[in-house]
Amino acid sequence: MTALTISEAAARSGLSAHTLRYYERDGLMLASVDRAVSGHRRYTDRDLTWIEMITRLRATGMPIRDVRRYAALVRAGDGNEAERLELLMAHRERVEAQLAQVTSHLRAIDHKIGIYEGKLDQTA
Amino acid sequence: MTALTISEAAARSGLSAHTLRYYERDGLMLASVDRAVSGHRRYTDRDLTWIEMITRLRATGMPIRDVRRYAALVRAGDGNEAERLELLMAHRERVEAQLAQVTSHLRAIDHKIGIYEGKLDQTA
DNA sequence: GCTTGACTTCGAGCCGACTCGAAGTGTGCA
DNA sequence: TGCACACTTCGAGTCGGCTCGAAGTCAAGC
Repeated sequence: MTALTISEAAARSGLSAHTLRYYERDGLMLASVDRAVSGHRRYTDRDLTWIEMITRLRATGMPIRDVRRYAALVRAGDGNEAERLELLMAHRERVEAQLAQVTSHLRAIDHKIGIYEGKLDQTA
Repeated sequence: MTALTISEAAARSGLSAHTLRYYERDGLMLASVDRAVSGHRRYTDRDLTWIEMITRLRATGMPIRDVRRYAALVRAGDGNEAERLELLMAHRERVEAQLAQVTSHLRAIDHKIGIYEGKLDQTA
């Protein structure tokens, strides 16, 4: 339960302090982050774990509004697991389709690279 | 050498006519698209092939400015193949890194999905 | 010849996701 | 006690990539 300052949380999460505040005010956190008496934010392990989840969702292309929806479900507590599952599974499908598409485009680009390599081999 | 109107080119490429015009004015095409006497654009097979390449680069996350750089190299003609190769290979590296990252995040999300499935199995 | 709808240019608007800056308050150390 | 620097809120600014709309021209069918 080490409570981190925002800059420490930023360092650990790889996000900027600006972004952490932005995520919070945009409703992406499970609850408002704790405050020291001074009003400064104090991030708990639970916060960091959740931020990691946000990061995974964002890094796989989930829009902020969907992360917010997911956060709202988790915040609402037990009873909506089916809905959360649905959201995550729909996301997985999209990511997998996306991966397949990118991979196929990459293969075509690789083919092009092969052509340039062949050309340069001849002239070199 | 069927010369297509912009809406036909849009339909074939999957881009909007707006986007095709935008790409052209932003310097992404190899040359200005041919015009009918009326001033209307006429897309050749060569244009469509190039648009397909743009689409591959964009779909794999290459920024517009890099596509523009690549287009400029191709436009410049023979002699800069090494530079084109370098650009494409750098892009490939980034895309592969990105794919690996997304895949790993996706595995973590999958794990979460598994947990929800387990929970719902019990209660169902 | 007339109408309907596609085309043109141009600049402006929009959207998502940050990113920044101002103005003020708090903290830790010499 | 004074200093430097981290933190706060708030709204505004930025950036990339389109997306749209106005105002005007052109083409194809009746």
